[in-house]
Parts: sequence; structure tokens; C-alpha cells
Amino acid sequence: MADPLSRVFSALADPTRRDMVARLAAGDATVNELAAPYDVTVQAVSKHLKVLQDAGLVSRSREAQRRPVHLEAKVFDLMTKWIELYRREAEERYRRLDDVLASMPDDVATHPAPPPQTGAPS
Amino acid sequence: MADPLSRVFSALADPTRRDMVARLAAGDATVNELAAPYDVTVQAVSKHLKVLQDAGLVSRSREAQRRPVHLEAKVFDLMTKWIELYRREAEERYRRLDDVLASMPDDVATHPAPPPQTGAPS
DNA sequence: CTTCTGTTCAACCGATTGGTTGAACAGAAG
DNA sequence: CTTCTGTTCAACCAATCGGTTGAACAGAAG
Repeated sequence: MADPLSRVFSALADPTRRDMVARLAAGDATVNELAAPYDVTVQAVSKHLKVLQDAGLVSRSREAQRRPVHLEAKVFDLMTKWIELYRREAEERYRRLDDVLASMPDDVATHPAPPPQTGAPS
Repeated sequence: MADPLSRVFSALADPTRRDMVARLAAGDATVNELAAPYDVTVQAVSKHLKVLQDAGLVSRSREAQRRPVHLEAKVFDLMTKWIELYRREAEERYRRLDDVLASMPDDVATHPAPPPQTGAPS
């Protein structure tokens, strides 16, 4: 799963990781601080952090033996750009469909494309 | 993985599924039409579609023996709301940090919190 | 009826995931 | 030096994932 977009979406597909991101939005934190609220081992949290880091969502500095975690919010742009592109496309298509329906006589618009009869009506 | 947000993120974490969403943004399509460009079986595509449907990203109607797939773009809002919430929070924190640094004398700002000396300098 | 097309279901497979335990490493402190 | 704290690495495990093949089902058509 090499591509960056997949990594970001995948990283945020886990509720624990999303919660960590939410908490990091309020300020940097160490692995142990991050691990405290959850009832999993600190190693598991370290793994989650690695996933977030590989996705570029988080960076680590080194200060003494602690490794403070910092949220990198710019990566969000990757997602929002992708989402907005197709949301816009879908909504425009919807809008155009509305226009088409609005320009139709009511009986055509409410019974779209009835199956063509095989023969002419008697 | 019960929660809706996880399902949506997870569904979009796969490049093939993202491509399907992209194509569906341009218009509805059947399973076979969707499967055509990929070199996987139609069953695999059907599975992908089920994931997208469980995430609420896609709906299916029934017309004869075909099951046209329709993109439900409203679900995108779930993600964008979550993302924007924490992006804003992180950016505001960053802005406030800038303010603090700007209000500091340069030598303090460029050497933040030097380790406190244990004794007074001789 | 039988056949053909579109779709899904079921079982299986290898790779990945999220978790565990136990050991190791780095730096502060006794 | 030894010890303590914070973090990561390694091996393992059960569950899930993305894919396959083969069978089934639904509806159109011969």
C-alpha cells in the first residue's frame, strides 16, 4: 500500500488513532502520555504512532530520552482535496439532473424511459 | 469496526475503491461496467462495492437483473467535518504559538527553555 | 422448458493488522 | 558502575482483507 492517500485514509480508519490525532491537535505529547487513557499496552500505542508517522500525519522530535509527538496538519489537505474534487463532481451532476427534470413535461419526468413496446399500440 | 467514520475512512483507504468512487462521481454504473478496467474478477469488484455500500458511500437500485450503483456524496460530510475540526484546532494552536514567539525577545525565542542550571552561574 | 447474462454467496488462501509478551536500547539519576 | 524511565524491536497470535475459484440465484430471451 505505497500511495500516500491510501496511507492517510488507512491511518485514520482506526478510532484509537483518530482519538490520538484529536488529542495531538490540542498539543504535542509523549508516547506514555498518549497511551495513558487507553487500556492497551504502550507498545501497541507506539505501533499506532508508527502508522500515523508513516502516513505523514505526525512527526517526532528527540528531547533527552523522550520523543514528543507533533501533529502535521498539512497532510489533511491531501484528503480534503480528493474528497472535494469528487463531491463537487457528484453535486454538479446532481444539479444538472435537476435542470433536466425541471425542463421536462411532468408526465415524462415522473415516468422516465418506459420500456419500449415491441410493436405499435393497436 | 462499528462506527461510521471508521467505515468511511477504511473504505477509501483502497486505491481501487477510490477509483470506483471517482468514476461513480461521473455517473451511475453497473458492477460489470465498474469491473471492466481492472484486472481482477467481477466477484472482487462486487466485494469492494459491498464495502463502499456498508460505508454508506454508495447505494444500489434494482432494474431488471442489473443493480446500478449510485454514489452517495453526502457521506463525505462526515469526514470533512472531522478533518476540519482538528485541522482548525491545530492551525489555531500554531497561530497562537507564532504570536507568543513574536512577542518574545529574539534570544529567548530562538533558544526556548534552556535546561535550568542547578546552581547560580559563577 | 433451457440457455445466457449479471450478480452474489461460500469456501479457501496468503498477506496484513492490532494486539500481546519479553527483550533491548538510550539517557537521566542513584 | 547500577538502576530507573521512556521507547522501540522481535516474535507470536487471532482476526480481517483482498483476492481467487466454483456454485447459486434472478431475470431476459431462445
